[in-house]
Amino acid sequence: MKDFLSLNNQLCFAIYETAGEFNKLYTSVLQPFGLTYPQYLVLLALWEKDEVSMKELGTRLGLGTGTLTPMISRMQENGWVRKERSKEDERKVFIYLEEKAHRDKSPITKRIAEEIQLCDISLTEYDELMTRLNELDQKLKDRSKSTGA
Amino acid sequence: MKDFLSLNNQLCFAIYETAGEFNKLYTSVLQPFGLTYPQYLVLLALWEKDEVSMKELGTRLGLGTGTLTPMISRMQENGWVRKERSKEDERKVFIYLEEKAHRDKSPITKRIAEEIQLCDISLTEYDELMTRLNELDQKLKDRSKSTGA
DNA sequence: TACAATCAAATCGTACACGATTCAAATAAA
DNA sequence: TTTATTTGAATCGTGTACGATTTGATTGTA
Repeated sequence: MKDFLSLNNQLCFAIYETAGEFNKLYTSVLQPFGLTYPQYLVLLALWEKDEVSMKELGTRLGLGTGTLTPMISRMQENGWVRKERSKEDERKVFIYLEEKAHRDKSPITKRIAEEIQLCDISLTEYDELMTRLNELDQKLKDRSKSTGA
Repeated sequence: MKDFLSLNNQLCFAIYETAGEFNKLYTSVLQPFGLTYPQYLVLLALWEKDEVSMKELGTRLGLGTGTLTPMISRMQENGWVRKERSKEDERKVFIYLEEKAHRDKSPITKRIAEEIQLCDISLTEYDELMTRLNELDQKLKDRSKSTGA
């Protein structure tokens, strides 16, 4: 039990730090494009699937309305996306990618790919890490479901 | 190259999400104690080694003065720590744990341990994840050193 | 139809997190 | 010594991030 606790302290710290480093790496690449890291994650989601509601976007990113609303507004001001209220259900607001987002996709991803290659991460490392992280993420979410409900 | 990019997108997203889930789990436990997750990480660092300067604390947590100064001030207002300017070098400010931080250490860690056990994480999982995360963290840091310098 | 419950966004208040700037103290150089 | 540089904190502005509350639209039910 004591071992688990101290392991966990190390783990939560390692995740905290690595997330921070990732943030810094992406920030340095994205800054020239006038994008922040979380904003890039939004584009990533929208490049996968365009025309989604705030609700769906929030679910996919694990973000609430308090975070997303002002962030999307900023992205709209900067010409990345467009907000439009649904005609069928006026409660819903859909997000659409703007030209700029399509145009800049290639140069942005190219710059990121360049930067990532400097880190010299192997395919096995990616695989291993993602599998483990997703496992952990799932367990954390299961727990909150069982205790929170 | 294309594979690496899409793998990396998945990875940065997985870390982003898992970090968020960890944050939520700890927040739910720490809230009753009047602590935030980053504040707990500060206590964790100080329980390891007390009487450190802002500078050293920032280095250990990977946080800058712009984050740390207001955070420590809040923790001082709430009675967790005390700030004191060094006599030898008046530029330095040392942080000291207060009684409350010592007193609450045991109940806090106990509650966290309880919550973690619900997630059912194995020793191998901890080990594997931490090793991989630290490897990655190191590579990210090496890169920023070589490009930034 | 009418009214309650529900749902989607927006808003508000608090707390990180970072880069850039400022300021005082300490150290190095002239 | 006097000046120049460096160093450690604090401050400022911008941008997440979250829970709680509010507002307006929709749906369910009497």
